[in-house]
This record gives sequence, structure tokens and C-alpha cells, in this order.
Amino acid sequence: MHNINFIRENPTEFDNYMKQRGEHPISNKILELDKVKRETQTVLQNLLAERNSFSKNIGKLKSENKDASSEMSKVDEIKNKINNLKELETIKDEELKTILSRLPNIADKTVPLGSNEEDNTKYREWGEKPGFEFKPKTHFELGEDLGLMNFETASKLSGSRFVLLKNQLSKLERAIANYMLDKHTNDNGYIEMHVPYLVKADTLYGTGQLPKFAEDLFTAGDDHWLIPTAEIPLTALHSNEILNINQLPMRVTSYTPCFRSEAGAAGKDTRGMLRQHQFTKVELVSLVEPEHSKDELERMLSCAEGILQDLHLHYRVMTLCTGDMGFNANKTYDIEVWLPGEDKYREISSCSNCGDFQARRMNTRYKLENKNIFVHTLNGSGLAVGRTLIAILENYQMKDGNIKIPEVLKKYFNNSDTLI
RNA sequence: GGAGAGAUGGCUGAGCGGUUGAAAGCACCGGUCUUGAAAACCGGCAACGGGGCAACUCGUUCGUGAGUUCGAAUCUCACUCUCUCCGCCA
Repeated sequence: MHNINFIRENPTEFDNYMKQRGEHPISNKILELDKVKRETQTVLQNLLAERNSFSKNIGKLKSENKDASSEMSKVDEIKNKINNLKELETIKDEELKTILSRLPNIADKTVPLGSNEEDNTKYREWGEKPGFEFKPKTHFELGEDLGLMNFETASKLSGSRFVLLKNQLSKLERAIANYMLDKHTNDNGYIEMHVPYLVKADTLYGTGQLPKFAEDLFTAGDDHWLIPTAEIPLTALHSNEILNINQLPMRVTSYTPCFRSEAGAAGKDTRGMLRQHQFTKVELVSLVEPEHSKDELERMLSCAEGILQDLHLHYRVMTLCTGDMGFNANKTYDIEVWLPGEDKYREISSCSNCGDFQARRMNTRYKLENKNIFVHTLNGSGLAVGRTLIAILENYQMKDGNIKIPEVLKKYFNNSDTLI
């Protein structure tokens, strides 16, 4: 949610920012609504003040056993006006909120301008593509050949975009998650959380998924929605609260399943387990003071990169351009891991600074010298577990189709060198 | 699922339908005292919004939403949540 004061003071600048994000100029409409609302509010409040003073007077007169009928009839007159203005104010306020709640965050100055992923820029890269003496297979070829990855059974149970992992692959998924959580909690200062996977619409509004992106979500009825990422419950932990400054920075992590309808992705990545309705992810979330959020984004990115480095997986970091960034973010880095089977880089983590955009929506503030200040929120995958499993399969495959186990994961496999 | 109790400021907790935005205590901030700290004492301390250059002022908010009333934290209704007991249960 945007600060209306900023729009009042910088309407043209605001429109330019929105244009970068692919929106039409709208500040005129916003300011007109804002003006009418405020004018209405001023008149309304004066009437309320008048009514209150009459009412107080009535109370006084009655306690003195005097006649108050003329005061009472005056209040009666005011009442109609009050009701009409109240209605008008509510309507204008709702119109305003409808518009504001659907506008994306403003991009940071350091974000490259652009309209789609073609315009993303490379921030850095690490490692190099592994060489193979044979043609590397895709993860689903490897998984199916090993008999440990099964799409038919999953689709029998649940339809398309689900997968069944068996035995050592199921264990690998668990080992990856454990490794990530251990690292983030032991070395990176994150507190592990076990969170609800169903949340209320209010919560999703706060983090920005609603009202605009309802079609991307699964709902379980009765105002229960399946989380598309642990970012939702983690970021909203302190919604409608005023934190003490010594609670910041707050760094939390959680390993959860994520549920996404993939509404706009028909026909995309239909083979394999790259794009599923359900996947697991270790999520990182930070709440920080405004002046620290830029540094925190770099820190978070490094925490995510650290996992890939430990796994010796080659990757590059992309700075998303204004047109490719998500709704909430003022800046986003995507980490793209190299997948030799696909012969492509694929997103395995996305780290975003949301500034105070989400904090305004969910009303999370902290107290500083008697002032209440919106926190800045950041979220990042550290990492997507399913895609990490894919990356390990494709990068650690051997000619015979067996998979080497990365050094740091061996402890979860009785120090075995290979999966089978 | 059945029966009962409750929801008030950062926390605990008072609150006859009429200066109650709300007592008191704790916490917190400032000050006095002290070599320093503690204790004691004094003072301050809700949020959001409108108007104003400002001092300031007005409005809204006592779980949420409706209603009664000239006036609601206080009365009525609905909903949500929490707690206790019983039943069921991973």
C-alpha cells in the first residue's frame, strides 16, 4: 500500500513510477477521490463535534432537571446530514482503497528499467557449468529411470502438476530441507518457525496476494486459504502490532509446503517437477528498520547463495527489471541455478525487499522515540527445496544414472557417496 | 460436538447510559536524590485520521459488524476469537 501523502506531494513522479511497473497514470483519480473524501470528512467532523456538544449539554440540563427539548430537536436535524455524509465518505474511502490496494510497489532507483525478463541484468555469478562426458539427462529422466520419481501415480491421486518421490529421493528432499534449516538457524541467525499452512484472507491482503491475485491461490473454504509461500505467515507474524525496537532486526525461517494454482502457466513446464501445484520451500523473512533494508537484502541474498555454494552448484544472480518484479517488491534478486539436463538456468530463489509496502497493509510498526514507524519487510527463498533436488540430480548425475551425494548432505545418508 | 465464562491501552486490571480516552498497578521515558546502581519521590506515556505554518484543535477507536438512544466501553442482536469442563480424536 502506498503512502497517500507521497502521492499528494509527488503525483507526476508517482505516475512515472507506476508506468515503470506497467500501470497507467492514476494519480489524478486518486487525488480527486482523496480530495472529496477529505472535504466530506471535514464537514462531517464539524457536524459530529456540534452533535457531541449538544449531547453533552443535554446531559447537563437533564441532570439539573431542566428542559432540553430544543437541544434535542437540533440534534435531530443534524443527524440526517451526518448519516448522508458518513455514507458518502465511506463510499469514497472504499473507492480509494480499491485503487490503492491494487497498485504495485515503487521500484528502487537501482532497479533496471524494463518490461519483461529480457531486461533483467546479471548481478553476479558463481562457479561454472560442470562438464559431462555424456549427454546429461533431465531430472525426470533420472528420477523415473531410478524408479524413485513417479508422475503417473501422483496424477492418479491428485491430477496434473503433482509428483511422488520415493525412498532415497524422498529422503533427499528431507535432507536438503534439514541442511538448509540447520545452516540458516546455526550460522545465519534465523529463528525457525513452524507455521500454519492455512491463513485468512486478511493475512493474504496484508502481504499483498489479495485482492489482486486470488486466482493464483487455492482456497479451502471458510476463509481458509492455502499458503503459496511461508512468506505469508512469517511476514504477518506481527501484523497490527507495535514492536519494540529491540525486537529488530527480526529474522525468521520456516520449511513449509507451498500451494499455487499456476493459473497463468498452462502448458508451461509441464514435464518434470519444476512447476507443481505443491512444493516445499525454506523461506527467509526479515523485519528491519527502514535504513537497514537495503543491506538486509544483500545479506539475505548471501544466505541463500551460501546454500548453493555449499552444494557446489553453479548459479547466477539476476536483478529483476521494473517490469518483471513482483507486486510487493521494490527490488528483487533472482538466483538461477544451472540445470545441465535442461541446458538452462532456472530460478531457485527470489529475494525481495518490500520496503514498507507490506507493513502499511498489515500495520506492523515499531516504536522509536515516541514515534511509530512502519518496519521494512524482506523475504527470500533459502531455497526452493524441490528445485534444489532437481539441481542436485542433474548436476551430480553419473553415466550409469546414479547420483553422487553432495559432501554436505552425506551425513544425512550414513556417509554414503551415492544415492543408490 | 455439548455446557459455561470471557474479550478494555505494551502487559495486568477497574469501569452507575452523560467531561471515562478510559481508575489503579506494572513496564517504559525524563528528572530529583546517589560516587555509581537500586530504592524512594516528582513528571510524562494509546492508536489512527481531519484542519492549522505553528501553538493547538476536532473526529474515530474499549474483539468485529449492525441496532436502541439526544448521548453507548456500559443496553440489544449477530459474528469471531480465547479460556474452563464434558465428549471425540492425531
